[in-house]
Amino acid sequence: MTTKRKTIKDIAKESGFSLSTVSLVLNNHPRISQATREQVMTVVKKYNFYPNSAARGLASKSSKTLSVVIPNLTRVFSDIYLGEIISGIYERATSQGYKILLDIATSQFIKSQEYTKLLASRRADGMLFIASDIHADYLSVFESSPYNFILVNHLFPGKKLNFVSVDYASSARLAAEHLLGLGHRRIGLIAGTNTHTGLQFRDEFLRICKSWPGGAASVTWVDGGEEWSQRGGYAATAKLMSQFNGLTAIMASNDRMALGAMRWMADNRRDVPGSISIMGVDDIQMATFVNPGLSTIRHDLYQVGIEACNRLVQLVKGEITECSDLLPTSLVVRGSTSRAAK
Amino acid sequence: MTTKRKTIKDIAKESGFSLSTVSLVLNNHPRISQATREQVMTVVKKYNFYPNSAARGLASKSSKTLSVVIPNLTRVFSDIYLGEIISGIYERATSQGYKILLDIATSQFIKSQEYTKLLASRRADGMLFIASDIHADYLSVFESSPYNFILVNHLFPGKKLNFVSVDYASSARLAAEHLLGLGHRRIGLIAGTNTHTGLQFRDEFLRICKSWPGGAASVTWVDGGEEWSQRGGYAATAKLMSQFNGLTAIMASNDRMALGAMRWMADNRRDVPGSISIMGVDDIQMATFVNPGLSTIRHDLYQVGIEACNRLVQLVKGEITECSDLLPTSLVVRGSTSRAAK
DNA sequence: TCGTCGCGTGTAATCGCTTTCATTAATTCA
DNA sequence: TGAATTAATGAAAGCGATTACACGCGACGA
Repeated sequence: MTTKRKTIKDIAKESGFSLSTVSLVLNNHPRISQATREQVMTVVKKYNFYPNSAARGLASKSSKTLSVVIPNLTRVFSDIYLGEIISGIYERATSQGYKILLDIATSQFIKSQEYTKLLASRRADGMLFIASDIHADYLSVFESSPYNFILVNHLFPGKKLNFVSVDYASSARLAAEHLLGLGHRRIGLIAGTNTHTGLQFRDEFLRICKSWPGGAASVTWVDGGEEWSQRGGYAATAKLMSQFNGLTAIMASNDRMALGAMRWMADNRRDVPGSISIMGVDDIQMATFVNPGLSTIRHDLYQVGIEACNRLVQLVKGEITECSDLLPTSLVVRGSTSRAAK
Repeated sequence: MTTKRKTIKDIAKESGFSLSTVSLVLNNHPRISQATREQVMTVVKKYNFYPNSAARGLASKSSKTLSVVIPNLTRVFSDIYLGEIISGIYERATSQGYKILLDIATSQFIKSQEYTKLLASRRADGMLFIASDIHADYLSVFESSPYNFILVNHLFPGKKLNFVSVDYASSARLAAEHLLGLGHRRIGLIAGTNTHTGLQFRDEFLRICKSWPGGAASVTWVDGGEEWSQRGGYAATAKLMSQFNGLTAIMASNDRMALGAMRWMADNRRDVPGSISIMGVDDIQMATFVNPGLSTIRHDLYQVGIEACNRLVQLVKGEITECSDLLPTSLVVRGSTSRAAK
C-alpha cells in the first residue's frame, strides 16, 4: 500500500552481508558469529522487519501452523469442556512456536473435505480433531495417509487413527467401584452413545456392575442425547425415574448431564444423596459449586490438550510415527453420593 | 514422507496443458474454455490435488487468513460474550473463503509484538482485536500503519483506530430512560471502568440521570471489577447496598454482573423487583432463564462479529479505508424491573 | 613451507504457485 | 481471399525466503 515492504534482500544490502547470512541470523543459526549477528539485527530492528511467512513456508516446507477442529455444537465457543482442551492446545502450540487455525466441523466442512484440503495444501502441518461421533467414517482417509492427524479425547476402536484421550474405561471402573462399594445395586445410567468413548464408558460400567464380587447390580441405561447437555440429563433422569422404581443412584456420563439430574431431583423434591446418589464425569468447575458438591471422575482436559498438542508436534517433526495415549483419571468424592439406603 | 506430493506442474504435464492454464483453471478464471476446464479438473480430482498455500500466498501476496485476538481472561474459551462474537466472525470469514488464526492477548503476546509480527509477516491479511482495555497504548501502531486492523466492540475515543461496536452510549440512554421512566430516583450503578466502552456507558448513564426532565436521579456507582463477572457483580452489589440506603434500582453494565446482583438479593432476601429493580446489558441467554427474567439492553454480539469481519474483508480488499461502525441496541423488558416503590 | 582443517560467509538453485505478455488458432468482415 | 479481430493458451519472470555447496582465510601440525 504505502512504502514498499522490506525484504530480506534489503536487509542484506543495508547491512552489507549476503542473503544467506541474513537468513541464517534470522533463524538463529549457530554458524554465524556474534559480531555479524548484531550488525544484521540492528538493521532488522531498524525497519521492524519480519520475514514473509509464505516465502518461508514455501522454502522450508512447513507452515508452523496447526489446525484445530471442534465439534459443531450450539454455543460451541462457550463450552467448558472444549474450552479446557483448547486452552491446553493453545498454550502448548504457542510455546512451541506454532499458530492455531480454528475450524468447526460443520457438515459443509466435512462435505467439502476441508480437513483434507488444509493438510494437502500445507496450510497446516498437522491437525487436532476434537469433533467426532461414531459416524465419522470420513476420517478413514487418515488411516493410511502421510498427514499428521490426532483425535483428541476420542478414539475409534476399529481404526488405525492416532489419538490422545482420557481413559474412559478406567473412569467407568472407578465410578462403578465407588457406587458399588457404597452398596448401590439398582443404578440408572445416563449414557452418551454418539461417541466411541461414550460407548466404552457405558459398556465397561455395565460389565463391572454385572460381575461385581459383592453381588451384581442391575443397571438400566438411557441415552442422554447428542450434546451431553444439562437439558438432556434432565430429560433422561425424568425417564429413568418414571420407568424404573427403586433406583438408588444415577450415574451420568458427564457432569453436565449429572447437573441436569440434580436439577430434576431438586424440582421433584428428592433428596440427594439421602434418597438417591448422583455421580458425574469430568469434574468441571461447576461440580464444586452445586449443593451438594458433585461426586465425579476427574478428567484433566487441559492436560489432554497439552498432551495432544505435544504428540502432534512430535508427529510433525517425525520424532514419532503414531500415538495412542490414554491419560489416567481419578475419583473425586463430594457430597452427592452416599451409602445406598436399604 | 511417502510418495512425492503432486504439484501444479504434474497436473499440467498429465493433462497436457501448460502451468498457467492449470493455475487459471484452479482459480476459476473466466478466460478458460469449458472443455479445457473439465479436462484439467479430471486430473486434479484424480490425484486429489490442492495447490500449495504457501506458494499461492507468496505469489498472490495474500494469505487468505484473518487473525482474531481475544482477551486473556480466565476461562476465555468458555465465555458466552466472546463466544457470540467469535461465532459471528467465524461464520462470515468462512463464507468469504478466509481462515481464522486464533490468538490470546497475553502479556507475552503483547510484549513480543506478535500482533505486529502476524501482519508484517503476512501470516494474516488482517486482524480483529476483541481484547483491549483502556491501557492498550500499544495499539497506537495501528493508527497510521498499512495494516488492516479492526477493534471489535471496543473503541478509543482519542485514537484513529477502526472499530465496529455496539453503541454503548445509546444503550446507556435506553437503560436510563427505562429506569427513570419507572420512577427510580436513587440508582446504584455497577460500572465497568477498564474499557472505553464501559466508561462511555457509565458517563452517558450518569448524564441522562442528572438531566432528566422529570427530576434528576441520584446515581452512585462502583466498579464491578476487571472481568465483568458474576462474582464481581455480587461484590459490587454488596458494597452498594451496605454503603447507600434507599436504592430502588441497580443498573449493572453487563448481564453477568446483573446476575451477581440478583444472586446477592436472593441471598439477602430482598425481593426483585418488589423492593429493588435490577437491570443488565447484553441479553445473554441466561437472562431469560433466571427468575424473574432479567430486564436488559440487547446487544447482538453475533451480529457484531459478522459486521466486524465484513468490514475487515472490505479493508483487506481495499474497498474501504477506514471504519467506525456503531450498531444499534434495544430495550428488553422482563420481570426484574418495575415501578419504583415510593 | 605446504597441505589440511574449521570457521564464517557468499553463490545459486529451489520451493510451487500467479500473472503479464506474447503467441497461435479461430472467427469475422470487407 | 486476405486482413483484422477476438479467444484461448503458453512461456517466462517474479514472489521472498531456505539451504546445499563452494570458497577464502588464518591456524595448525608435519
